[in-house]
Amino acid sequence: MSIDENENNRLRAERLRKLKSLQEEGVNPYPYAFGRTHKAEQLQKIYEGLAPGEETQDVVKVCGRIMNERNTWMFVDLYDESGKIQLFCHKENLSEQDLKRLRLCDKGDFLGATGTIRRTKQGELSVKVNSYDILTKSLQPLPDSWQGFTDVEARYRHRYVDMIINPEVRETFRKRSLVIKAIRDFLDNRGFFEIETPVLQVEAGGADARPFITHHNALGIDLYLRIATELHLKRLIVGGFERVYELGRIFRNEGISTRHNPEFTMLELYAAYGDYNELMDFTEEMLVCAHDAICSGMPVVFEGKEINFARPWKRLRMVDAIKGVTGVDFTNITTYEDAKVAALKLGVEVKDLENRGAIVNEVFEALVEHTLLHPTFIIDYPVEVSPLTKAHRKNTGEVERFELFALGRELANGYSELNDPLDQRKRLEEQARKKAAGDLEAMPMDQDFLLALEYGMPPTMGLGVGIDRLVMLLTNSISIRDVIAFPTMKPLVQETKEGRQETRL
RNA sequence: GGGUCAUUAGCUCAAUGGUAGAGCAGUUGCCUCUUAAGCAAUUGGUUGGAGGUUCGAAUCCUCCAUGACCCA
Repeated sequence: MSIDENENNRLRAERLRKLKSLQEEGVNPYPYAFGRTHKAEQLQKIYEGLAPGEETQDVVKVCGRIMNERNTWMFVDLYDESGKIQLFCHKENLSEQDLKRLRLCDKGDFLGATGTIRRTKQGELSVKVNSYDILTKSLQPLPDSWQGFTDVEARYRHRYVDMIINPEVRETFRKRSLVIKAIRDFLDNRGFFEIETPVLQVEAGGADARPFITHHNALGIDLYLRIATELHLKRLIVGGFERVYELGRIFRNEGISTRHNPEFTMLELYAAYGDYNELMDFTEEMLVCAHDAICSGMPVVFEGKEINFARPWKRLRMVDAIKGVTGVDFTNITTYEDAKVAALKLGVEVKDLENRGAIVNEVFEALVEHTLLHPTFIIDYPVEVSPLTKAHRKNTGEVERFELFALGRELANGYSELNDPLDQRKRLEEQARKKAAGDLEAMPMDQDFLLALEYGMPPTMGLGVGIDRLVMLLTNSISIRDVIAFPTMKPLVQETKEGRQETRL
């Protein structure tokens, strides 16, 4: 609907009529401020012991959004961020003009009220209103609060309405904020510095993913939005920082699903002088801390399934995890051809995979990943799928890498970082070869990163955590869109007579 | 990319080829210590868009748009 069409909307027209009436009476429907004395929740707490029918002479000022009205505006449910407080508007305390003017309000308007505290006979704590101010006139009708607002598309497109009507939505984003704060506090308390690295990059490296491309006019060059922060955070370790992290937005030009949004939030941290064994302990501690921030002492229950967060978490070699589920032991399958045969026998498609390690990884993803309900570290990945990870100290063909799974989903990815500059160069050359051969997700050569490694990066452990997926797990959210306030949506377009496309709401 | 389903009033939903409806919201009035307040009356629609079949289409067909779920 465009604004013009909306002029004809009768519900909006009704509100515009009321707005005009208020203005004609000299009332400013959009004043500048209101001096509140208490939030709703505070009052509920302070007057918890007040018996039904009792009242006090305590004068308070409250404000919030009108969500319901009963008995021709005698009772008004006012909601602020903390909760609900009822207003009691009786003719004993308000002039006839004030009572009449109150009827120019609508559900959705913001109101400030001054009055005394009384608990009604029915037991509802109320502010007995002596005077009120209209703080904002709302022109749009709210969805029915009893039937709810359930249209998924409309909820995402107009998230603010979703938040007004569905309180649990606001609660999810409050929890998200607390999780992120807990993680930052955890890291800050352990000597980490958060350093911001470039979003716009000449080469998008550090992960296997297709980047977004954009253009810098003054330089006349294309730039990519980052798909990871890894290569720059490692440069900081080279530069002398020993503990760094960045918790920020990552962009990947891939499909949209219940688990993928083109922009999402990732934590990456790097700490010098540690390896992946130490990093697993660290990861457990940090995520338990994040969990405690919003559901301390409570088990995580996701769709009826209880997730056991108790430490220590299971650590399982990838080949052993595959053996456990399928009975096939890939330690004895050393050639590409044999691996291909074994995978096909298990019903796993391998047609685009060009080496043994990629096949092992594919078998794991296809058959094992979804079975990992409780937090589990899968360790010791094939070298071919881990171009930035240090070779395993004992096992040939493997690297010192883990991924953390819970509820069948990848939550985190960590490793002993590859700091041998010559080995790293070889690995990136292999990636460049794949890219040249048409693999859109292969990493580009980042010569400056290789140069940095040649100056020397100390032994380092590094971790990436998908914050959105973590919040999904901790808030029992089925879709990533439920934990991203404004998820990416296809714009609605409308063909016009001229063949032009026009955005509508 | 493929499959299945969906899109009707501000919201939640009916109407299976034969006059587009209900509840809530809105408006008007009554009532005045209510909790989804109640009672009465009443307004509100290009049935997502474009074509087609038919005497007749929300309904059947084709295409398009958007979304949800499943699959890759």
